[in-house]
Amino acid sequence: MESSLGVRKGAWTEEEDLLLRQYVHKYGEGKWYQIPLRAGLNRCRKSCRLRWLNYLKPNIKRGGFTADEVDLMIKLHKLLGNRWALIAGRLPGRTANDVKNYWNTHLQKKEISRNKDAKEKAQDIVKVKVIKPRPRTFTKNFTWLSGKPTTTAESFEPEDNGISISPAIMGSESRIKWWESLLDDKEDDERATCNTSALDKEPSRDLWAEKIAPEAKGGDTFDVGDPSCLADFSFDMSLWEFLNAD
DNA sequence: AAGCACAGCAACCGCACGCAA
DNA sequence: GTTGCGTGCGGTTGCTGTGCT
Repeated sequence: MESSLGVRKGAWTEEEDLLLRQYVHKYGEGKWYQIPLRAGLNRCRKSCRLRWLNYLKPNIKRGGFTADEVDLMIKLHKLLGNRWALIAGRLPGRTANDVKNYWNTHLQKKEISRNKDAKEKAQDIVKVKVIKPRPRTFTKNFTWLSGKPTTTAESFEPEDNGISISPAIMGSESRIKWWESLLDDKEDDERATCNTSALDKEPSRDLWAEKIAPEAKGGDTFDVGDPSCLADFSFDMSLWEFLNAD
């Protein structure tokens, strides 16, 4: 199986794995562009990188996901969306590809039906309560981030319900609770019914991910079993200052 | 036993980003 | 400011294994 350029494609052989391992052992990770030349691999560098990251890396955890991992994955997906690399970064030994595959095969259907139920529930609630729709996601061109003037559709204008609580002026305990609640399973239900909470003044998940992502890229991990790590994850004053700066 | 359908996973592809020149 | 290069990420594809008829 070779492409028109003579680069091999498809499944990796043990021999190729060995060459790649040897290369990384000798030269370390990165410098993928040198791999075909130095390692004597007839593979494109992207393919080499992927193979290493998803399969050959020594700390890769293989096998099924534990209940804890699945639980955390669902919560992180709620928070971060399809940022598989970020989610994987919080699941020690798991790769973005693993997480993505697992999500697509095991959890997506569940989530879809769950969302469907939630929507139906929400509609039922709407019959009783009037809930103002509000944007929950922001495009990549979100001008507020670049310091440019924003359009009303994109900006975090205070709601006209007269409540102007922002996380920046919330007590630290409230902030911690807020972020912890973001990871709470009940979040959607609560949001659907509690439209005057401070939650409403928060940036959307997508925006949060955009700003968290660079900080989380360092590959830092936290102990899944340690609740305090969630507080650490959520409580970052410098981030709040950034989010609330003009 | 053979054929088929489906699920799971590895790998590919295209795009976006960061950085240096 | 622009361009080119290297890298990382997410979406998608296609192969393989497994279960069912």
